[in-house]
Amino acid sequence: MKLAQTYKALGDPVRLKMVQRLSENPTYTLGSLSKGLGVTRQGARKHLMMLEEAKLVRLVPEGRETKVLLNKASLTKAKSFIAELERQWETRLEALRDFTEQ
Amino acid sequence: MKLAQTYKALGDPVRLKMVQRLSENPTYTLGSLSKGLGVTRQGARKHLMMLEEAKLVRLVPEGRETKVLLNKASLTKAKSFIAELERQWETRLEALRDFTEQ
DNA sequence: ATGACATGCAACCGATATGTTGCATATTAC
DNA sequence: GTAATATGCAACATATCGGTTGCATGTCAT
Repeated sequence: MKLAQTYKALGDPVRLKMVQRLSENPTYTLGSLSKGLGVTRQGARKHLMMLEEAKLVRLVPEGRETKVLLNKASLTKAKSFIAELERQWETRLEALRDFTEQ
Repeated sequence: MKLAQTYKALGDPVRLKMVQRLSENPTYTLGSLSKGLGVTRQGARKHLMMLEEAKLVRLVPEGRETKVLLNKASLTKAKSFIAELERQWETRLEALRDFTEQ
């Protein structure tokens, strides 16, 4: 399951915070995004590479710095999958209701 | 961030498959849910305990077997968080549009 | 051209995750 | 009561994670 990698990437407080920041503001660089997270720049970099592996962000070198771009489509897929699961159990509940109403 | 634990729990192919199965059919036991996943029962059990830690499932012993119950609320929270992120970047885009239209 | 800035790469560490085998225990069926 | 079934617990092995320090490299400003 490829989606598992997406959820895994979101499954760390530091990385989740990064994604949250990027949702609020799209102008982060690798350096600016690494500050205030309680880890060193190199630690933050590892997290960012995992987010990139999971296609949740793109890292775009630009001169001396590296822009961090949020891939919204991946987040939307992660959301939609859960929505699909919800749809399944609701369908099941409807079927049960139809049955008991007879 | 407590949500991170939820995403982390979903971030493994075996566990994601388990959640998917439980969404389709609520009548699984620990044993029946452990079959066909490519891991031993003990391996599957570890995964289930992580799902329970993350409050995605409840394990209810019942006689000789253990029922596995899906906690839908946790999944819904995981979905809503992403929806909230989407709302944020959309708001930002609207603000930008309003600005450039002047 | 020199210094400050932003980043990349490698080595290392301890903790946790992922998976196994082996054995013990409790419940149900016959 | 005996056997089959469903599960629990412990020990172990290997890989990955999460984090660090140290150093090298490339870019920008003055």
